[in-house]
Amino acid sequence: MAQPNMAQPNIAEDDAEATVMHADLDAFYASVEQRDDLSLRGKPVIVGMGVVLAASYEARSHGVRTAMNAREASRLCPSAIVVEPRMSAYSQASKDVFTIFGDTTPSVEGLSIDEAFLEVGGLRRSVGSPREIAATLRARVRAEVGLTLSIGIATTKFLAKVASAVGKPDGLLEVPAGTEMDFLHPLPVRRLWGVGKVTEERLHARGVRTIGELAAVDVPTLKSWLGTASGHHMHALAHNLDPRPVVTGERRSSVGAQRALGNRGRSQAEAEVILLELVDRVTRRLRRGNRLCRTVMIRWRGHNMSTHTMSSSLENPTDSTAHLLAEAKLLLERSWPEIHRLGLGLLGFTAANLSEAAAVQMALDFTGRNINEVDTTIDAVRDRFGNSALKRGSLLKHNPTEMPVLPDPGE
DNA sequence: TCTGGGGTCCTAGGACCC
DNA sequence: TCTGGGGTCCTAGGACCC
Repeated sequence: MAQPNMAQPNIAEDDAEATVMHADLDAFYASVEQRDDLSLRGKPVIVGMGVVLAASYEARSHGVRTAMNAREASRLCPSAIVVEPRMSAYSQASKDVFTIFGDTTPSVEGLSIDEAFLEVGGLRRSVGSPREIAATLRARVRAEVGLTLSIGIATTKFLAKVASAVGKPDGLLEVPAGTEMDFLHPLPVRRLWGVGKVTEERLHARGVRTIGELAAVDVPTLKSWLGTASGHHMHALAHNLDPRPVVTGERRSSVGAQRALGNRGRSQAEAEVILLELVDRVTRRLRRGNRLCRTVMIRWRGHNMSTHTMSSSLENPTDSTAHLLAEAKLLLERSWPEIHRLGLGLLGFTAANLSEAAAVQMALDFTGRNINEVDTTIDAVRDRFGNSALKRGSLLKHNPTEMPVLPDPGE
């Protein structure tokens, strides 16, 4: 049994100031529905027909939760109004809100469709304190987009996220520098970003229920419970040690699509048709984003809900539907005996190991030059497109004179 | 109406390289 | 009999997030 240790970690608090903001739209999809349909206001609303994608706070008060299946949800809240999701409306609302974020500070890091980190240090003199900026932001989002926004302000990203969650709904919660541990340590471990059901159970089994109790466990012990990386990570977070800055302009590292298929049997031919649709959706997005992929992965779920993946890497990055479909079909074929045994309840396709098409093209432009220049090329490409523009182990390992020509993106 | 759709990061073993 | 030691990449699976 871990005993709480009240000793505070030795962190420099003199120059620390709470300038990281985490902004999070409340019950996002459900709120957009209530905004657009007056008859839904003040009523329990569930978005999603098969599974709950979002629930209004009125529905949540009956115990309805995200990811719950629809039958369970309507049992808990029979009066709930169930609506079909309107993704384009949500994506427009998200854009509108992110525009306001961008007006506020250049340092915006989007986390998902409905939340972002904003760094507002350095704006004190010209605009105001973080708390003032947050109040303005909330008022603008309410007036201009018609949605409520909760904001947490703290010295680190992690703590700002915890603060916005604690402040919800429609809240503004600042954790002033120096008071972090007072705020954090009484909270249950589940509040930590990265502690889900499994980790929570593991910690509970060891008698650790609050973040303060977790903070008192030494690192080697924590590592033995949770693994090396998680052990370190959780120890750091419990002491509010989170050096990650707010970063802008990060590109996602994989793109995927999937479809649930229900419980009836599917032939391999049917599965291939579904695969074509998935690959097509993904490659369109790749081309629109000017990205190439080197690793393809299929994911499937059996009727017993077990999930499986199979992946393979191509010689050269591509966004070609034909090439990626051919590779995906091979994976499907290799998996088929197992799929046949367990049934096919869901099929997904993911393109990973993404590169910037322009960066790959720039590297290819050196085809035929002296191989000694390749290093210089890589440096130049990285300077221009950033570190992750070209994946290690991609075509630059090959002799440039043997590099194939990229497929025509306009096929 | 049995169970969505999109992601991230980590682990661990094996292949392979120098 | 000895069978290093460090590194990257690939692949499959799992926990977690919204």
